[in-house]
Amino acid sequence: MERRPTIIDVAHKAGVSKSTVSLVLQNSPLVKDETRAEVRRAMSELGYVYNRMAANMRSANAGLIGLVINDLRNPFFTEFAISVQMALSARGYATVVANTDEDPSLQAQVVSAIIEHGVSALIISPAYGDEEATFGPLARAGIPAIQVLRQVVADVDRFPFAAPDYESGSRMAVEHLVAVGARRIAFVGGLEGRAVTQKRMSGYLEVLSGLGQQPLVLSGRPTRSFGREAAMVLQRDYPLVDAAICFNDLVALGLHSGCAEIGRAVGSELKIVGFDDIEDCAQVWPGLTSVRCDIAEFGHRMADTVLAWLSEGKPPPSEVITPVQLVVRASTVG
Amino acid sequence: MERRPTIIDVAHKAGVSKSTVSLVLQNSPLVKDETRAEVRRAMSELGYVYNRMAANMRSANAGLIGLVINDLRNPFFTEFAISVQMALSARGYATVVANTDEDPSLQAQVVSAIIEHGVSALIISPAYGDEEATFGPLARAGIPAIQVLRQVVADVDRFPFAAPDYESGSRMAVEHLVAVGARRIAFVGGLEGRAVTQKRMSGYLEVLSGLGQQPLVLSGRPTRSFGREAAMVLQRDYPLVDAAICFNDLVALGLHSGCAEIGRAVGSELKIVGFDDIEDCAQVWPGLTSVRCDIAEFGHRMADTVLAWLSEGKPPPSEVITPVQLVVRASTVG
DNA sequence: CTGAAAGCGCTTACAG
DNA sequence: CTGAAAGCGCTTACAG
Repeated sequence: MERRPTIIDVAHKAGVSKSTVSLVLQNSPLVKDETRAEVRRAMSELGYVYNRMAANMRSANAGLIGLVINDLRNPFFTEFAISVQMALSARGYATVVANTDEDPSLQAQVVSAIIEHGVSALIISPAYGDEEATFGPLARAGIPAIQVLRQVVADVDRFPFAAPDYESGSRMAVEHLVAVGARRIAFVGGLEGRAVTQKRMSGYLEVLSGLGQQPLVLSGRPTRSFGREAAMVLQRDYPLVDAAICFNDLVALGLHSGCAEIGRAVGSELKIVGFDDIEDCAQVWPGLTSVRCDIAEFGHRMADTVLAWLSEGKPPPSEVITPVQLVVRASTVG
Repeated sequence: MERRPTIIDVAHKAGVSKSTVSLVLQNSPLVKDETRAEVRRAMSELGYVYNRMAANMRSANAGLIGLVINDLRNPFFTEFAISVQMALSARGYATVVANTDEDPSLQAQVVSAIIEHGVSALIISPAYGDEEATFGPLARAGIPAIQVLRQVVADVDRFPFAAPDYESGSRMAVEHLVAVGARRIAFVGGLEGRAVTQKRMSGYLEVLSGLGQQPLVLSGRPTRSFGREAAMVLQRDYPLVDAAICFNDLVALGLHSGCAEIGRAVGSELKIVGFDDIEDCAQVWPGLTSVRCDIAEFGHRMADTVLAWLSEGKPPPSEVITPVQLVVRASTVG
């Protein structure tokens, strides 16, 4: 592990000045082809590796983007993070990621650390709580940042917001359940009071009020185990409920398992629709109807958005809502 | 977005030299408490943020670790990556991650990019193929790197290897199946010829040969959909098979769904054991018996290992194999 | 306990 | 088309 060669070493070896080497590095057209070839040869002979951090000290762009996610274990967020990372990578950017586990103070801490590392921009799917501790430092550091999937700060001019159209998804799902003959529909999962929960529930409340029905909401954590418990609760306490729209696919898959456990037929006895359309929806049996957010596409789009902000120097639209669609499977038409 | 304040600005404001500010930044005991307080006050008034890249140019440690994963969508690897990232974060390190999607050329590309960003070390769960393109540059750049979960290069002194004890896991799983009365056991999933597949199959082959039985191997991709198809294949072509050990949990969960689909009772008609013990195993019904690798703990350990390498300057043991245990659920005793 | 100076590996005007 | 010089924001001996 010796000292890594620098452009000076390359310059010596190639018999040029370090400025010339630098120009070659940047593919400047100013350099004669012959010289360029000479320099490149010297680089590969020395095993030269470019030092971006040094370069970054003079110019602006570090080529590093921060990605902070509230719950990376949830496949929906995992897929989002991967699609962002891979899109950034394809455009020559590296990604610093951090999972915050829905903990605002951990989030504040990792965001500061990421700022110190000199990221050019940040994409954050934020935790709820103590927004100032996270967004204050970002604002002071002047780092372009977009909040995705959840809006936690109001100033969308400074921190633009983007998410799939949860409201429409919710409405489509419930209308579908009504259309396939559901008489009594419950909403299962989602923590009370959160903006996401309200959006994903909005279509449900709207359609039910149009029908003159009372809503039935079983609030709870967005997890498989909550969904599984909900299967028991529904059967025991609300036997008339014949359909459920779930806060997300994890809850729906849990409900699906729970039904298997108590021997209730998914599709005929209980219709289930999930939200997000993660990969498992197509793999379980019966297949799970779900609201597809096309999160991979959404991730690519966010990567492009943030890079455009960087290159154009002006923020993207302060709010972007992307379309969703309902994917119907056996869990609602079985 | 103005220029960010530097230590010089802080020094002026606090009426000291920039060296003193630097010492405060490093919590040097050389600075008088009074001065330190003055400097800190100036920093917070100016909204100073530490620039690690600049610091890194002089000293060594960038506080950045690279994490490169062959398949981040697989929950087993997701959990590994998250646990590494969070452990590093707790120790003040940021993580740059990249998913390679099992593509060796993409892997070579992201590894070069990550090297350029000046990471202090790298943890890689590598793709198979063209190892030189990835490990050559790492070796030349002199970056400490460990290969985890899969060994693809032979030189474990330069690139230490660590993984859970797949062989024991495999043996325990098969012995368990025999103990609960399985008569004819298949091995399902896993791509032929790969070292991981061989290890995860080794116990199976060993135990079966002890019993004087012929092995039955259904090779295939480590996915839910392959497992699901395997359910049909087993019923149609190998009706005597009454138990299966799967390459990983995804295959096992697919097989589990497939059994639901064709109406074959998991546990009584077909016993299934998975590998990895991802979260879903406990959530499906019937619950899935699996070989627990405790990947979260493994991830923490790898984070510590790489940081120890950095601080001690010498590589960890060239091979570390961590213990696994069998978690028995209804899919084998139902 | 604090300050002045050199240097980390690059890029960027500015000359030539 | 190429070179000499300054500077990015820090740290690190070295004086004092």
